[in-house]
Amino acid sequence: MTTSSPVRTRFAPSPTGFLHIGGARTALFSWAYARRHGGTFVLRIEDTDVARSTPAAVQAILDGMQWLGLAHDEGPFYQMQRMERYKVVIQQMLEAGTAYHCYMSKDELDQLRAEQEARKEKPRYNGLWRPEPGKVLPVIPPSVEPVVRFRNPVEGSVVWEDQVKGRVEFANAELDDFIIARADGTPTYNFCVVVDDCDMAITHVIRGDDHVNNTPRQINLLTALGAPVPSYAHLSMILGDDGQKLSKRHGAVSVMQYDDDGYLPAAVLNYLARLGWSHGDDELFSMEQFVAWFDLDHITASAAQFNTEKLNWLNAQYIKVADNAQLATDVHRRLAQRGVSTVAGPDLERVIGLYKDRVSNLNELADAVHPFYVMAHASEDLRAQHLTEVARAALVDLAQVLASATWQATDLGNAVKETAKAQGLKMPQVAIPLRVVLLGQPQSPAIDAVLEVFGRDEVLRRLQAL
RNA sequence: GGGAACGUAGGCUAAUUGGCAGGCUAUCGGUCUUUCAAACCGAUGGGUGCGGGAUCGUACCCCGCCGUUCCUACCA
Repeated sequence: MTTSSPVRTRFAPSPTGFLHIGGARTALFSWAYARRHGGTFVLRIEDTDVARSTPAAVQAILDGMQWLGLAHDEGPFYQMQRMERYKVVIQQMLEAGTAYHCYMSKDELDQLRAEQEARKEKPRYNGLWRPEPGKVLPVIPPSVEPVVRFRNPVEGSVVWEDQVKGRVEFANAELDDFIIARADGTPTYNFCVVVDDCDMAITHVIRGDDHVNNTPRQINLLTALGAPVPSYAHLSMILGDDGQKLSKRHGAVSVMQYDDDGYLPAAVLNYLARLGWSHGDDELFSMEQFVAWFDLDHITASAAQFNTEKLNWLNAQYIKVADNAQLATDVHRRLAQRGVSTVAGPDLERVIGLYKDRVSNLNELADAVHPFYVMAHASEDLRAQHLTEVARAALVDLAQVLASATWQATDLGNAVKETAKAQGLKMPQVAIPLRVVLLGQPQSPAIDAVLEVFGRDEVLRRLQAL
């Protein structure tokens, strides 16, 4: 591809499940590369596997992309809607002699493979129906619908400069004449990818490591079609937290699960950006900064293990600086799911302000805020430990002082301090029982701030229920 | 079996490309505080998968092993 062509990248998931973390990173890198170069990001749904593709999975992928904020410029294109185009190209290839009909049945093919494996050979199509000058092809069997095979070069090798892995070379002898159209006429993956990448003028193919082995086939196909070969960047895989590979059975979860788990999309994106790519020692950066910095040169070739601990830290950093009103919208939703209403209680944004730099996800934030809206009940253990006779007496005194105190943090703090002093107690000896009564737990942000946000009525009400 | 890749502290990674192995996270400790966090400061942890080779000198080049992954479908 000439360097002067405008950059066009694509994300091409197959809709057989949700958008998981590996797909999300591939999408992020493709998106960022297009943005970085003022190019175009195309979304393409590879749904030619009719048996496994579902509309629900398409929707799940679109939802995931939307949650992450990775907007496509073109598409989504659906391969199933491009069947006519594929058939035209297959016909052209048959006429040009770069593809041919193969009448070997599935059973015969299976048998061939079994024999090859028994001889410890690489299982591959033997070229029985491949036309050669002077070769007499077998008689066409009456009951077999043919597949169409690509006439792959038999000599030489395919070489490309992978943007992540460097020079990769495959001998054509390792490749066989793969099927580009099934017996029922539907085209297969490698063929559709090539036609689409060509038609959509994709300049940079950024995708998972698992496609490295498809690349020489696709390059040969592109060459046979006389199409330009795009630049390839193959991203290594993401392993689970335990170092095991991710699979549907093990660790692979939808990106939407991160929403449920209280992660901000910005934090997830920042984390993914840093998983396999680096910009010196920079860890915390905005998407604007990422786009300005992103390049293919600094992508790591090795597989990366997902680390939830670091994601938690990043998420905490993002929550800390997030807008209170935005956090309130989210926390409100989470509380509503628990059947908790915030209308009667203190201002949610102010309560969030007390906790946003103390939590690492939005569920923790909702947990922290929860007792401000629902009367908290400390466990018997906590009550026994903190609400001693002495402490109760102090709290009764405090309630009297608070009934007429100026409702302002420093004054409230002084009120607690002086009550303690009058009882011959240290401040924590009053402040901690007070926390247990107000919030049901012995730890909280500064007690004066908690009192101020709660408001006089609610504080006195809860002290009354002591 | 054949082919293609990948191995830097528990995890993510950096190293001006052959010249002092650095950062983040986690863990531990300290400071601050009104409790718990957060924040800040400090510490533990690697000699770069293992073994050879070339070089004055290698994380980086070469060879061999080991380990992990991917492909070897009428899946994508």
